[in-house]
Amino acid sequence: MSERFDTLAQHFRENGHKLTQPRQAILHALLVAPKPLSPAEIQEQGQVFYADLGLVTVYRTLELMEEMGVVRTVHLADGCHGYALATPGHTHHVVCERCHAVVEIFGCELGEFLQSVAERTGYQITGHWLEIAGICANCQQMEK
Amino acid sequence: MSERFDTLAQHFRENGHKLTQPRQAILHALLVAPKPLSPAEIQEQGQVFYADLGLVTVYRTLELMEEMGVVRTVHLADGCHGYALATPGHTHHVVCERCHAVVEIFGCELGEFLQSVAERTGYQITGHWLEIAGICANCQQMEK
DNA sequence: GCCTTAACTGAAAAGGTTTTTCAATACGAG
DNA sequence: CTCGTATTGAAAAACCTTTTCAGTTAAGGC
Ligand SMILES: [Mn+2]
Ligand SMILES: [Mn+2]
Ligand SMILES: [Zn+2]
Ligand SMILES: [Zn+2]
Repeated sequence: MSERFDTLAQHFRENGHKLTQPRQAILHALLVAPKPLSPAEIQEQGQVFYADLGLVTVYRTLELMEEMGVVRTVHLADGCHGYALATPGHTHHVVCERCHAVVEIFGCELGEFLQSVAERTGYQITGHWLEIAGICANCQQMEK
Repeated sequence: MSERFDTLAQHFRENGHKLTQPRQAILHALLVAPKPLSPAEIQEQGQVFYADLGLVTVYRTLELMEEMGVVRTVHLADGCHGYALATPGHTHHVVCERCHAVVEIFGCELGEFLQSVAERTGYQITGHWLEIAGICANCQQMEK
């Protein structure tokens, strides 16, 4: 079990949740995933670790993880959402339009911009949500 | 008919699409909407102008309008998408967490940031998508 | 103004995704 | 180990979106 896994397990216990086999399978699936996964994909990958994993449990566990802040919703253009493990701190994603590879961007240079938005609109800004689309180096190669 | 409506009507004709009553109703609904509407809301509001407006037609018309670039998809946190008329140029939205009032932000100060993202990741950036959450002035009042 | 025809429509059905319900089960505290 | 409760998967319900299809409507040519 990776250190990362233990940290996540900790979160579950600290919040008074059981660390069941289905939940462990979901964690493992997310840990090895190279990109955000849809609930259906999480079930599929999770069944490698726990064969009977049900889709309903995936939804319920993601909801729980979202409450605990250990998973991040990535809003995909086609309406259904992918999920990736949250990394400490605030990050954004760049998603490849072709192969859906995802790179996480650490740090967020939006502070000043958001400040000016607050002034212009009178809104108290509570959060933001940026996703960047592009074409990854690999896919750029292939297009030639 | 507003000037804005005529411009939109123009778009339809220029792209070789008919300007039917259902489509006019959808345009009117979006024109008077104070916030992005879901397809179901567009149907509901549109029926004020054309009683038989079908939901399927709403979906089809939105797809058409997206192709023409006259409507903008607003990705709402709960998975289903709202639509607002596109204003010329690139804009972002600030959405009130309480009442869902929306303010459009003109101009985009992300250029430099995106440039650095391209350099750091090797991705060719093709688009981005920023949504800001906050609490509008009204709702800030009410909370006291 | 009519005709003609392809674009367009709504209803119904199909296809997906997400949520709710419920009886059975597994976790983990004691 | 025992027990009570949180959790589970299956099934059904509830949604949302797309496809199919037969009938209708808009728009251009007369
Ligand atoms: Mn979305
Ligand atoms: Mn921008
Ligand atoms: Zn790629
Ligand atoms: Zn508000």
